[in-house]
Amino acid sequence: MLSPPPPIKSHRATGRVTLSDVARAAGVSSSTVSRALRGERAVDPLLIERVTAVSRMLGYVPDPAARALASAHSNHVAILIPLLSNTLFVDLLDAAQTTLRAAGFQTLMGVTHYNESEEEQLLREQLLHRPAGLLITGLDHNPSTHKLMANSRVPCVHLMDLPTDQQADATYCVGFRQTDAGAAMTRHLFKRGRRRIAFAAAQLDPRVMQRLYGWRQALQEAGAYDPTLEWLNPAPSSLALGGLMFEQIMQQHPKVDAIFFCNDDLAQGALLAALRLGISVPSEVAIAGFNDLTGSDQMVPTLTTVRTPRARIGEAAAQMLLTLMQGEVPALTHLDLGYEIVQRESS
Amino acid sequence: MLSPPPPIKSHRATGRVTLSDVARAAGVSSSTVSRALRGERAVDPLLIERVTAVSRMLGYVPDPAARALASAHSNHVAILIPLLSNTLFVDLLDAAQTTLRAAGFQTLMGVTHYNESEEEQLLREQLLHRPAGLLITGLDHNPSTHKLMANSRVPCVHLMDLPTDQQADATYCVGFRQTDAGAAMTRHLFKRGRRRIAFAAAQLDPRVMQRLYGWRQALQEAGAYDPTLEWLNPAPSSLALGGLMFEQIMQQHPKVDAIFFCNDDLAQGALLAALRLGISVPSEVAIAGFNDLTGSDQMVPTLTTVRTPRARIGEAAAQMLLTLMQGEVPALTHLDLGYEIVQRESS
DNA sequence: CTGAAAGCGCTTACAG
DNA sequence: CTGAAAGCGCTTACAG
Repeated sequence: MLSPPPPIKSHRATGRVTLSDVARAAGVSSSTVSRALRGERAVDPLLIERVTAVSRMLGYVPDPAARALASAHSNHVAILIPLLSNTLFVDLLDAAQTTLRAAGFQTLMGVTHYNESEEEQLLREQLLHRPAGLLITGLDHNPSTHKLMANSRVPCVHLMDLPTDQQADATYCVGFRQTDAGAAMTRHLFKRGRRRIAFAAAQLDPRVMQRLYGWRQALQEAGAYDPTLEWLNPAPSSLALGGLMFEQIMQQHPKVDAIFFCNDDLAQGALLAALRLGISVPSEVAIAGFNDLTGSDQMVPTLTTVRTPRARIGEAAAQMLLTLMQGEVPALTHLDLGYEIVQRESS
Repeated sequence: MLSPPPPIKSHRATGRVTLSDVARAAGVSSSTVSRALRGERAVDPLLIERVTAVSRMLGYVPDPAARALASAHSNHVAILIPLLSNTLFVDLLDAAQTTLRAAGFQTLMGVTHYNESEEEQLLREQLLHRPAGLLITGLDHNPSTHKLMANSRVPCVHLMDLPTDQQADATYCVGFRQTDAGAAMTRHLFKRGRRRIAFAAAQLDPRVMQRLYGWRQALQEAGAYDPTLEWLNPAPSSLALGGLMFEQIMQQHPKVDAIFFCNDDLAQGALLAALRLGISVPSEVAIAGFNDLTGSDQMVPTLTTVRTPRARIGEAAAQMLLTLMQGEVPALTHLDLGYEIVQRESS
């Protein structure tokens, strides 16, 4: 009794267990193994079982490169975020990445540094990997970026932002209304008796600007709008900058009775500067932040802020993308996850 | 005059400009284009020029999947870090990623959550993509992980840690001596007159434990070691936990005159708790941290800490990996980037 | 429902 | 130094 000669591997073989190894062992064709393993219907249930068992026994794992080459789709999902130095985006990334990995996708991260041409370049590089899907922060991109996305036909979900106009839009997005959130916090401060509410912002990205518009709108409605209370600084947001801005505002506008910072790191810096300067918060001036970042609940006094559901946004956006990548249509085009005013000691 | 018929594309063609498009247009074989574009020597310089020009004109970009399949090496670099919620590792990731991207590599991130079997599983998944290189945090991994790394023959650089024994080791790593850093801060506090120096730690990962050993060692040398001054908590590090630990230590060890926290977030939390409790720092008790994270220089009082060169570690490790991936041998096996005591107000 | 064959777009011995 | 050919490990019309 002669056993069949072992299959002769070419000298270029990588040593992996391949699809044809499984096919040979299961006594079917490679096509059938391929179809059975991908759960394509139109395969005999009994064969599916046999193939699955054999493939498991042999420890077969499909080669992503071969699959990508043959099918024109990788198991990569590209994600574009502005910065890694802002917890906000790291939370987004973390949640999205966890959800996608559970579904078998590898995350390809790109950091745009709030630079639209860097964003375009990154997208171009990522598109080479023929990602199965794309997650991108915000709705503002330059025209070539929009064109790239459209031409690639890669399913895409936008993070953090929702379109302002109510019209039906083919753009999928998960986020909340930044303008509303800005207005809501402003009204909240107003209701608690503050009348001269300054708005202090850094970075000045599109979402920060929307919060500014919300602040303006709320104050205009209340007849309390004063353009000299806008403090806009294009520098990156940081604790140190928040402290600096606080000092400047208190010097130049001693009658300000509240400051609404566009991000918690600025507000935390302001709180610490107040301690240093001996300015009492909230009795002399109220401080409010945005995002409810780490540490805001530990500050002295604890920081009043707007809690934003960034982890849930990351997860829900990944979920929506998974639906799109399966060729299905998500229930909603725009998913509004809202925000929450967190009233603490600083106001 | 008939122009040659346009090349008939099969119905499976993706519409990309391919290597053979370039070959045809340049009047050479695909092999030559492949070799010329990859800068393989043994190609006529004149041909290199022609091929490069044509490929640029046609906008040719190599397909990563095809390249990976044919060469058994992708342009991915896998990186394994414990957490995305600790700035430390995000800084590492950011720096490494930036350096690698500049050299044409895509970063494949994996988050292990300090879990050795999750780490192994992630590595297994990443290895499927046949990464050109691997960056991994720390030197402690379970045996199967070590085996996976060795068998894969993928060049690898370890981050943050250096081996304790001086013997020549084939393991490449970039970091600093955690034990030394722990001892140095302890001696620093001792020199400034502190005698009852507590060590408070969370997470208890291998690097934290090394700092603990450094603290022990320094106090033993000074004859001031007291095991009841060790406060170890396996929970994740956070501001809130730091505050809690501070409160407990001050209650149970009122004679403690300094607390050395294993991470700045704990120390920042302690500083804020001290403010709340009306305990004066540093006059009643000195506080020191580790890492010099964001905000430590803004605290009230500002935080004395150990500055660790994490961005430089990420960059240098990526650089070392690039060398290895080119088949060259780095100048050093172990790169020690040191640390720095930052004396501020809290001690 | 299944299989043989072609093809995805590269790289790489091999021969010259 | 260059080219023809085989091969990497899959998927997918096409035919049955």
